Amino acid sequence: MAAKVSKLSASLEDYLEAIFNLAGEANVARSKDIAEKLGVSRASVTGALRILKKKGLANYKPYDYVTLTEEGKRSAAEIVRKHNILKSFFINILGIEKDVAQQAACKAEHTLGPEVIGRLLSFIEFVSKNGKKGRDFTDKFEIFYKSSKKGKKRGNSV
Amino acid sequence: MAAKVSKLSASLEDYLEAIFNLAGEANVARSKDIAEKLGVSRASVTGALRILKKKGLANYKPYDYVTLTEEGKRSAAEIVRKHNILKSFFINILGIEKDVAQQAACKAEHTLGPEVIGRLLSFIEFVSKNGKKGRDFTDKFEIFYKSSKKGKKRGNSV
DNA sequence: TTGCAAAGTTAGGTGTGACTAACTATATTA
DNA sequence: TAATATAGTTAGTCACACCTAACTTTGCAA
Repeated sequence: MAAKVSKLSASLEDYLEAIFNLAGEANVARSKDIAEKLGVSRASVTGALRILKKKGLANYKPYDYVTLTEEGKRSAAEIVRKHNILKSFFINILGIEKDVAQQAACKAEHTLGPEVIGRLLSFIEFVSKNGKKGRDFTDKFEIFYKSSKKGKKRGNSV
Repeated sequence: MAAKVSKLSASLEDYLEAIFNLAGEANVARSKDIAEKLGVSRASVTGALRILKKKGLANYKPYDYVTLTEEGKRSAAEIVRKHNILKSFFINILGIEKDVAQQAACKAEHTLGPEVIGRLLSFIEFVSKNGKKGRDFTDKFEIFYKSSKKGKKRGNSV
């Protein structure tokens, strides 16, 4: 049986995701590019790569390009999937601006488990199929949101 | 002008929230209760209290009860508000089980900014006012979710 | 009032995740 | 092929958030 992936820290998930995306773009990931993408030092990247190698997620050799193992690809794809579901929810349902949604998804993707993500995905599908004209529902929400922002003097009850 | 609250780490937010909740129940927060509530050692609590005091959020004296400053209360209330909005969304819209929702809210509350939270609140209000019989919409989603879980052999497209 | 258990603190240690500065390896190109 | 810029690594440091173990302080009961 394949070894269960020991749970990754948020920052290791970020590294994995960055390598996955870089490999998708250029087919190789270099230490420097990872550092740039994540805004960390090259030294920090070296440290992360060693850990990912130890966990069997990345193929890493000093002074060589970085690739992901099959296990690493699976793991990264799962993170990317979470990211995209969240982003889609933020943008398409809540109507949040793209950049803000991107950033929010980056942070939230590390904290939400499969139950929430699964439901969220289903919810997006549900809404997109709901409403006679497709966008019906979300359009109505957008109007609702904008009008509620105008008349906001009452306290925030939850 | 009041000094802006320097951004708190997730764990400090947890401490603040715990003190706020304990103070609500018993009007005082003891180091031991905070430790129990958060599942950390009493020593860790002492450390956190010193930092919260330094930041002007908690009134802390060795061997005395803990209370929050006005600033601390405001800050804590904001965190609790986030928590409740998220929890409400998870439970009432996504139909997630209470305990899971509680846990998910605990983690996500530290990562989501005012834009997302504001929209989410508005969305909850929108849904609860939408649908002829109130629960209409969410009921339909629940049915949709359950039926989609049954027929799941296709890949997950996002 | 002393004496002991519970609550609280201090001291010291671990793991993670970042940094800078300085070193080494590689590749280009003159 | 030797010089040098670029990429990568190593070593050392710092901050955070936790821990355990051992010490104080406090309050209550005998």
